[in-house]
Amino acid sequence: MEDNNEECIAGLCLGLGLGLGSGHVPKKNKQKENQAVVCLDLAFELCPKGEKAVNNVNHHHDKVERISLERIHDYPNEKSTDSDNSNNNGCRKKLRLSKDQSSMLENSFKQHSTLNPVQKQALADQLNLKTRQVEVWFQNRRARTKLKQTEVNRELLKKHCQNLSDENKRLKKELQELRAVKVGPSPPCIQLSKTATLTMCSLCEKLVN
DNA sequence: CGTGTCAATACGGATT
DNA sequence: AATCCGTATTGACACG
Repeated sequence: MEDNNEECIAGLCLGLGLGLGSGHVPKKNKQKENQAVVCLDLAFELCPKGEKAVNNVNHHHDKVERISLERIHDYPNEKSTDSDNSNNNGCRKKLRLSKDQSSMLENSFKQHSTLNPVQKQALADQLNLKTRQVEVWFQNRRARTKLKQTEVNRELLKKHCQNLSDENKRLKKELQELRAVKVGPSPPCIQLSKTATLTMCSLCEKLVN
């Protein structure tokens, strides 16, 4: 949740600006492009550092290479020099980690799912990220791993439950048949043998044979 | 730290 | 082919 209206507006404008200015923008559509510029202008006005949030705008198969907005910079992944201030004027910026960064984080996560401060700092240095970013990445990764595992467990339990239910049904049926045998006409063992899963008691077996 | 959530980005498929 | 739309992914943040 955004903390104040300015952020909301800035966020909306950034989103709108990007939405209009990137993937879905018909290159010819100057009107939309202009809207994008206006939105981004507003966004940057409200949130000057928001520009960092819109790096890497080379995306999408819609083949829009880059918005012609000079204030959108290339993908920096830069470490800010401020004291790990994660909220840049309250603006939530979102970078995409490079493949190398992601895979190194993944590898590191495989080795240990939590990091001590030294490991965190080392990894951050190595990846040219802020320690906060590494920390958040690991938090998210743990949470999502857990979520996936929960989902897997849920499915397993569901299957197990279904198996038990089937087995229960089968046993009930078997019991019913056995009771029928007890009171039913003789010789019942022949009929019983048609029910595939029933096992005959040794006495009955002798009788049949 | 875990959890819930937001929001930017990516992507596949449908539509024009 | 370009565009739109729905959805998935994921980085970031707030809160307890």
